[in-house]
Amino acid sequence: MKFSTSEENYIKSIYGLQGKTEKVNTNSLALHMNTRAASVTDMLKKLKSKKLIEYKKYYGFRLNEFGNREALRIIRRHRLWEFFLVTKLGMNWDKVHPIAEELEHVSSNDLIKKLDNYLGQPKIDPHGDPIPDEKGKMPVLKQVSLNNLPIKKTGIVSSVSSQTHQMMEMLNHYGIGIGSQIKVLKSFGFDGSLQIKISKQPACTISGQAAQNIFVYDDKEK
Amino acid sequence: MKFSTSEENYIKSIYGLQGKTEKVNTNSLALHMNTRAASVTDMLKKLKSKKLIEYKKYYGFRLNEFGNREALRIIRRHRLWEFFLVTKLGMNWDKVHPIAEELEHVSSNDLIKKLDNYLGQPKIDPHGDPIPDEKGKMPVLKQVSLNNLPIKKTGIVSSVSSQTHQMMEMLNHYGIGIGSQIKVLKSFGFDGSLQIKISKQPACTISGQAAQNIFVYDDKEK
DNA sequence: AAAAATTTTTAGATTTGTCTAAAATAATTT
DNA sequence: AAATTATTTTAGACAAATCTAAAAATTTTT
Repeated sequence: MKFSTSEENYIKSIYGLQGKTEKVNTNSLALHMNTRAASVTDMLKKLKSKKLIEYKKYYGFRLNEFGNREALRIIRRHRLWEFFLVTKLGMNWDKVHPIAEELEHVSSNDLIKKLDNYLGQPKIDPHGDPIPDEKGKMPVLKQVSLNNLPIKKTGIVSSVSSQTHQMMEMLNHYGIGIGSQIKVLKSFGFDGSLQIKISKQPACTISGQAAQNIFVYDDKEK
Repeated sequence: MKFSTSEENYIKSIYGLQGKTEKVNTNSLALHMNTRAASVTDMLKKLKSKKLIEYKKYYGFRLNEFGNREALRIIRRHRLWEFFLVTKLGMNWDKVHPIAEELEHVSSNDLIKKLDNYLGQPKIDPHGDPIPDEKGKMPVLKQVSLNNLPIKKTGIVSSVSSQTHQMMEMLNHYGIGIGSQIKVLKSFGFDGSLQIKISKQPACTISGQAAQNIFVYDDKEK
């Protein structure tokens, strides 16, 4: 079954908002999608008629099995394209999102399969988010950039998105490498800089920009 | 300036239909785009208001300077994506057209510039058509359709004008692809059909209609 | 140069996705 | 539990892109 760009965007957003069992409500989706509640209601009717969601008037909604599967297909496309843009075209990881938003709606299964192969079946996108596989399975392991790691929670450095000489120089200076245990002691809202602690090293401070480029596994998650 | 997918498709089709100086007419564009004359007229008004075409009611239309530039940008995107799909993803050259039709509307200049670099600034797409450069310049190639190739002179298949499924099926059957060495052994005046020889293949006969749609480089030319 | 045929445009309808304003329903406060 | 507030839905409108049927303009034929 094929869906319009607009339908796909709704599916994706509902997926993003719905937790494990909770219902999503109209206003929060409208807010998230930068549209009006009335427009959301209109689309919900449509998604319901296409059997993608469970929806009871005034009582919220959520994707059903079929809807979830569709959402994962869209997310897969989005993240594969992001991976392509960063690793093959050399785009900056913080610039690729809006372009992937467009590319994700190109809906040839064969294209995505071949793209996936070409990229070496990556498991994690440049923002550290897992890429669902062909069957919609998504690795539970969740990477977050260091500035998204909750304060005082230990993570394991898993990747860095920028591999410039300057970046490497700085990482070496602080003794940060793949596999390092790392913890955020304090976050300065003013400029996004972080005070961090790496095991067996003294505490130090890094910029928000640096933190954005360092990814860690949130290790208590599973 | 940004254009809708639909506008871009019209621009592209007008470009394809207009010769050096001729005007395009409503019905032929409708036919080419598989739509109705009334729809074409509606869009012409819009393209005129956006200053892309010269258009006098009942007397035909054509792209102006600005419209041509836009058309070449779209064609450039299309052909770069085709090149990518074939050379990087390993897709069959006769399958890539519909996918490139979607990808060509993703409109980030930076994306196209980086894609072009990544591909090594190719000059010719997998169907043998030239790829306009960033400034809209397109190499002029001396192509002749197969029925204009002198008897017994070897040519190199450079492009096919019809990219329908049926056409592709036939080309595959005869083992004709872009880059194939080809020679006309005999021409039958009665129906325009040709007996041809492709290197490493037995001689065979194709219709005049097919020959008209196959273009070759006249290889003594360069 | 009329009549006939063809081509193009207009008029009005339809679909998709959106919106505002008002009405209906649910949740919260008093 | 009544009143107030917040949320959600409906009603009706609009823009983009398309369509059919009819009218208008042009071209061809006689």
